[in-house]
Order: sequence, then C-alpha cells, then structure tokens
Amino acid sequence: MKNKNKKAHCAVDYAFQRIGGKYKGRILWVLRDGFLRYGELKRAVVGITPKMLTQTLKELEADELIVRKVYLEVPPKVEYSLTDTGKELIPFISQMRSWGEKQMATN
Amino acid sequence: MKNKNKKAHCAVDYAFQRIGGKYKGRILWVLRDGFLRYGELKRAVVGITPKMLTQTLKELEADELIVRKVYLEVPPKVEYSLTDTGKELIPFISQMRSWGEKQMATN
DNA sequence: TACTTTATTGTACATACTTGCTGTAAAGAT
DNA sequence: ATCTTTACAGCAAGTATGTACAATAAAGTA
Repeated sequence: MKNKNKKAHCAVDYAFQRIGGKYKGRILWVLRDGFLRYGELKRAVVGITPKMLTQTLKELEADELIVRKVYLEVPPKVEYSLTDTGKELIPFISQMRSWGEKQMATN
Repeated sequence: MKNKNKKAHCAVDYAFQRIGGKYKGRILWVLRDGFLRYGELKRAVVGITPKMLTQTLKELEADELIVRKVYLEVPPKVEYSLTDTGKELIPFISQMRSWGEKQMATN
C-alpha cells in the first residue's frame, strides 16, 4: 500500500490509500494511548511478522501518521507514537471497531 | 481482499478485512444515495476496470454489504444498493472522507 | 569467549491483487 | 443480416503484498 506516486480519485480513495493495508489500522489503534517500543508493538499486533511490522511502520512514518524516536542505547530502543494527524484517525478506527465487534457478535 | 477463510485477530482487523481493498470504500460511498446500475457505477467509480468492478461487487455482495437486483430484461439490467449493514458504514466512510479532504488540502 | 538482548535488514518465495484484452448472450433497431 | 446495448466472464501477465528464515551490531552478562 505505497502512497507515493499515487493519485487519489477522490477523498475516500485518498483516505483508504493512506490507512489501507493489512496492519495499518491495528498499529494505529494500539498506539492510541501513547508510546510503544518495537517489541511491544510486535506483541500487541498478534500475528505480524517482524518484517511486515518494520515495513508498515516505515510507511506510516513516511506518511506522517506516526513518529519514530530512537534512543542511542545498546541494545537499541525505539519508540513509536502517533502524530497529530494520526490521532485524528483514532475516532473513526474506533467507530469501525465498534461496527466490527457488533458484526462479529451477529454471526 | 478475500473475506472467507480469514480469521480476524480483533475487531479492527475484522473491519479492515471487510471494507479494505482498493475500491470497496468508493463503491459503498457512491451507493449511499440509492440504486445504481452496473454502468452507472462504472462511471461513478472513475478508473475502475469492468473486471475489478464485477469482482468487487461480488465480494461486497457475498459480504452482505450490498444487494444485487437483476431485472430479466434484454439488454440486461442489474441494480446495486446497500444493505442495512452496508448503510451502517456510511457515517464513518463519510468521516474518513472529511479527513481525506482536509489532508489533501493541507498538502 | 560465548551468549543474550533489541530492532532491524536481506533474500527467496508464495499468494493476492490489478490490469488489459477478447469474447458472449439476446432482443431491438437499421 | 448486421449492429448496438448491457453486464458481465476468461485468460495471460504484471505488480504488490506478505511469509519464512537467516543474519547483523554492539554492549552487558555468565
């Protein structure tokens, strides 16, 4: 779900391009309360591989939805958090989540 | 973005699986006001190929987000509309759209 | 010295998604 | 008889996305 070089046909298209992708929503969601380290994210987003986590975090960072903060320590420490733009997405991820919960219960 | 045989890790995951995909959001969005025929959808969702339109409509139908109504006429006539479940998604697609518009303006 | 920890990166491969193009049915118009 | 219209279906091919597994750096600990 690359963002660069893609022109959106409309705002809906644009938004979906920006937060579509298998893990983006979940990552933004688990980051809603603050800072998480790489390993914490990995545990929070069950089922994601390290490769995909790294890749998706990079995309989200390039997209300015999250911030990556590196601590110069050994072993390495990196913390991720939402940008203001990222935070704006939380309400509707929340809404989608409610819808999803309701739907899952219905079946 | 197949839905069958996929188990969601959480409600966010579930929701994204169900409306993720390049065109699903846009199709649901243009159907918000009522019924559209295949050809009308094709014109409304600019850039979609007939193949993808058909495929995406099938997925949405299997997913019970839209209804397909066939008129036994020649040449064929088929109308698509939202189910109640599909309609529930409109508010937050709308919200995403607002966010998208704001973002697009910001750049 | 060897082992552990953390946050990656690299390669190879598999699967999913998307596009482009051609083809079809069947009634009505020319 | 041929053309037009509508809503698709089929196939080949490319691109994007995702998985599995191995490897790295560099300090601290056993």
